[in-house]
Amino acid sequence: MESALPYDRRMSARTPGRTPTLEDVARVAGVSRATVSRVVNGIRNVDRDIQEAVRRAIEKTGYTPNRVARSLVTRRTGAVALVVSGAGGDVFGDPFFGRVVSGVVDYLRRHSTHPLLMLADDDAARDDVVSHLRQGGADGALLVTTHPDDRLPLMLAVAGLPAVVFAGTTQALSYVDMKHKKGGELAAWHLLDRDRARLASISGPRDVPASQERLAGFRRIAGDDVPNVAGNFTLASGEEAMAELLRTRPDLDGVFVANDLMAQGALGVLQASGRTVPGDVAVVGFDDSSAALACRPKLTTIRQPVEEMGAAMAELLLDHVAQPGLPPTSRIFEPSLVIRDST
Amino acid sequence: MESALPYDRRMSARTPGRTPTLEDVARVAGVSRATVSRVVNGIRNVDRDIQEAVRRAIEKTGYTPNRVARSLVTRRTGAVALVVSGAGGDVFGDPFFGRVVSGVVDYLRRHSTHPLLMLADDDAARDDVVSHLRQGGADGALLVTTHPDDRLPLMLAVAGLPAVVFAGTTQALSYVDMKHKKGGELAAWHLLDRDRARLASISGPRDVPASQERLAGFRRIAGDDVPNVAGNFTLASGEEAMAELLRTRPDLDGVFVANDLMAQGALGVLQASGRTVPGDVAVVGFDDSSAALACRPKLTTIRQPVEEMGAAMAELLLDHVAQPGLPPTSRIFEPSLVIRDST
DNA sequence: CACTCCTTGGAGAGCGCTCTCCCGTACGAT
DNA sequence: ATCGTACGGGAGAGCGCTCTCCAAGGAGTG
Repeated sequence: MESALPYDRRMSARTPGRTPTLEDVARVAGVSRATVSRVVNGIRNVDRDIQEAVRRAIEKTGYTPNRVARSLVTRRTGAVALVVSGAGGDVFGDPFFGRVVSGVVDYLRRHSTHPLLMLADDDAARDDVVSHLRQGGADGALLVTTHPDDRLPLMLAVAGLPAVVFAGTTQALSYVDMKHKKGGELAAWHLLDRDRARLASISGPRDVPASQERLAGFRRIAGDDVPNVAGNFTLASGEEAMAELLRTRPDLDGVFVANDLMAQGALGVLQASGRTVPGDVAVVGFDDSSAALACRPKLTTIRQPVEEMGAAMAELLLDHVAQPGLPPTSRIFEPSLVIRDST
Repeated sequence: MESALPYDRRMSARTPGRTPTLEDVARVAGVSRATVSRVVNGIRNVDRDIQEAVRRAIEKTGYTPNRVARSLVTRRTGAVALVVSGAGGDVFGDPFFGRVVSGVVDYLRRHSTHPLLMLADDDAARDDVVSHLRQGGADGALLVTTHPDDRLPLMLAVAGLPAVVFAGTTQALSYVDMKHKKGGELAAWHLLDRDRARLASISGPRDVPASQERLAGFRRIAGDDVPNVAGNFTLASGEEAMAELLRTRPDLDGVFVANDLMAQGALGVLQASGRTVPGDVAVVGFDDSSAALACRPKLTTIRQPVEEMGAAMAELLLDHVAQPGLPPTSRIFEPSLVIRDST
């Protein structure tokens, strides 16, 4: 009794500075804490009149539920980590990444969940991600990376934390991906449709599986001997690759580039060399990013449904969060051809 | 006693599935919960030997502190809301926005804080932001918006929540901004330096203060009668504006464009009209975004130190979080001229 | 009328942590 | 020897919420 007194006094003091709690609402409404909680969460049957009284008390006290206290008992934070790595620190400038985020955010917000942005560009950062999740800072993780050798997915899988990967390379986690090979095939078919016979291609880095698949698909249709130069997905590398292709094969009339940014660079080099696009050379890009629209002529490209893929990641993750035992699954998307003015 | 038993049994059961708590570590180390907490948080002097024992116990149990439980008592989450609005849903594709995020994230991670990404594109979303903060879901908010009439800043100020605005228009909150007028002046001086005499400009929307200041600065140096066409910061609007300028003033030899994306569009139109850049017409952009580097020739531009500005926002916010009473302040940055190949 | 069943609301333990008290002990000063 | 003082460590209240019991009362059944 003696020790309980100070606390009780504080509770009933209605200090203006103190934020109201369930307790306060309960006192004002003349019911118990549990009943207020039921009303707030809309659970079980609560008498109409009492519901109304509670609602008034909430209004009167200006009560807002404390998310953290709730999390402590429900063991859910309503937040997921959105982990990005690669692209050398400039991830947020990447138009492709922006579309993923956009899809993720769009889905999450409809499920009252928010993404916690995290970078995982070095080992320390990767450890941070894992420990943040283990500490209950987020309910799960969405991983977006281009590097196939990133060990973070495995770390999360081992720790048994819910996670979904974009373009996954591990079987231990759920992932979303696209039929890259088919994308390459679409590009090849389209160029052949346009009566181009002397094809070439600019691929992404050799160690990125998606990039290799695009090339494989393209070659399956266009021919295994189609010349190819590898870039690294940057505009400048697209320029260099195009210059090299022109050197070895000056008569080419159609080129498939593994992403839009490199295609933009290639386009510039072609035009600078005096060639017209699509007149002399037709160009097909990949991604359908904002870069495709920034090109003149606007770029024909293979569209990745990136926003939908982002949303799918989020959906898979929330499934895993809700049902911890769920086995890893995957969702594979179809590419599509977007015809603009470069072919 | 009767009722305490089941719980105590559970506590000592060392259920493999249960995550270890402070209590577990304390028992293993043979000390009290408080002592373990002290060791974990590095507070006060704890005997070397006991520290070591606790550390071993932590190792042995695989203990990870529960962030949520800690938050409940410290009233800090270690997360801040990063709220973006405007740009019609395509915010994440904006290269400018990417740089802000980059600066923010970079600063926050060094202070073990993470940004919670939130969109505030309608009133419901704005209410969500406020209630999320009031519920203790984040310690404060960073607002990035281009719209001067956004009412979210005021809502946060009224609610007394810590917040910092990018390019603020309210005196109620701290903000970071840049000397836009000076940026316009730099552009004008540079064009005059390059012996351009028939200048013109493409500004941003009339209702964006920053845009108007850039124009005002440019005109202060280049002359009040310099022709100007307003765009809306998109590439397409830059093309249209340039076309219009060429119609009314075909002999122009220098143009200042209020952002790089519009400049990119303008550049294309100039070249398509048969003019050379910088030979016939010199072009100065604004922002120093990735678009400036995507231009051919590469764009001379007025650099905004956006990353630093983002970091400054984060710093100001953490100050406000740490010291709730702090009055609003501002941090104003200097623009700089980045000379490339378009002038 | 006694009995069971169902609905409604209260009591209170519990989530895992921090942090304020408070109590020993050791040590230097008086 | 006594006192003051600092320091190391424990006890336990408390953060605000959820949720499982449990009790009371009303309706339904034989």
